[in-house]
Amino acid sequence: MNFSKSLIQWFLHNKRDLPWRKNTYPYPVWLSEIMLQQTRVAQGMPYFLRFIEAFPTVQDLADAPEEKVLKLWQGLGYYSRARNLHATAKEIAYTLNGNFPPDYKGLLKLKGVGEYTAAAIASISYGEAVPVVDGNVYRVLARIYGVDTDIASPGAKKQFTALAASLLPPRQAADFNQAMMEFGALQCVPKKPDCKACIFNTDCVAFTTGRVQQLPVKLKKQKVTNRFFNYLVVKDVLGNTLMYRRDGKGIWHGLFDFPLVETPVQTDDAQTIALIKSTLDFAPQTIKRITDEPVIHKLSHQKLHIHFWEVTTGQTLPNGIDLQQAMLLPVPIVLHIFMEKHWKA
DNA sequence: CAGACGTGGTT
DNA sequence: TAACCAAGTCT
Repeated sequence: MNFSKSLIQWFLHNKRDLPWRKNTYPYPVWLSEIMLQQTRVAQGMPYFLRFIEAFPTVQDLADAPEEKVLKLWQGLGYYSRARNLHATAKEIAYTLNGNFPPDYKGLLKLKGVGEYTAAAIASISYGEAVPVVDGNVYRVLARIYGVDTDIASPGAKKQFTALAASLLPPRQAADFNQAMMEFGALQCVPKKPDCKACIFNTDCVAFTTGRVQQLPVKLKKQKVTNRFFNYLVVKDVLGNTLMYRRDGKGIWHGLFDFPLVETPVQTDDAQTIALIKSTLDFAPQTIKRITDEPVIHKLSHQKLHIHFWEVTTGQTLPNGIDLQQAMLLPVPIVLHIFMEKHWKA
């Protein structure tokens, strides 16, 4: 069978009409590829449209304050993508004279651009013959060629990249790469693919040997740690509240949140209140738990048990900010939901 | 290099 | 419903 030829033919008949496919300029391609990392098309699409509208060119993105970029990114997750996106826009606008690096090797040097994204931009925008290897490619190749290498193992990427490279028609890199991903997204889906309707079902090793559900092999299981958060929703005499920018290495770097009291285990109200009091650098008037049950917020690797506490004070807090002002800050989605529910007039 | 890093949809 | 997973990258 001529896998590549059939695949590209399938793609040309089945490709979706997506907003980042209107042209092949590096800017929209790069933007969409960053947004779609570990993210579904349906989830990323509205963000792409808003970004293109707010920042029609790399220059516009470079000139924006980081806070505005993060605010527009709010809710999409993996916020380092947004920070790296902004840093790279500046790099391109101010150091590279507004031009993206002209090849895979150069693109790979950009912040937030790894092997996958560099190959995607290089092939789609420049026609460079470099294979993309993403979750779709692992799945499609593992099934059709019956590759049972654990895709989470160290050597898997190299092996699948080599296989993809051997299949890639040098002059049709853009179509081939997008075809692999589109085929994985639409036909060769993770759960219960409709193999009866698949053009490769007579050749697919997984299908012909009854191993579609077993491939690709992924052994590593992700462990989730529980954390117990108490967010202090402060209200001073002016009705102002307190919010701080998170930095360091942990979750939500660059976003803002309320003063946080974290405990290593679940604590009762008396304990928690005592702890809250000891952390405050102002005199509280009242401390009241707002949430009856903890809000459960699940991240890919953490399960957050969050209580919100209203803390009032008779003082005027020097760094207090207006609630409407606070709502303009980029925040984790769980805080956004809280503010929408409790602060919306 | 194994683990950290979000959110939402699906099973 | 807990687990999986979705166009990965960084450290």
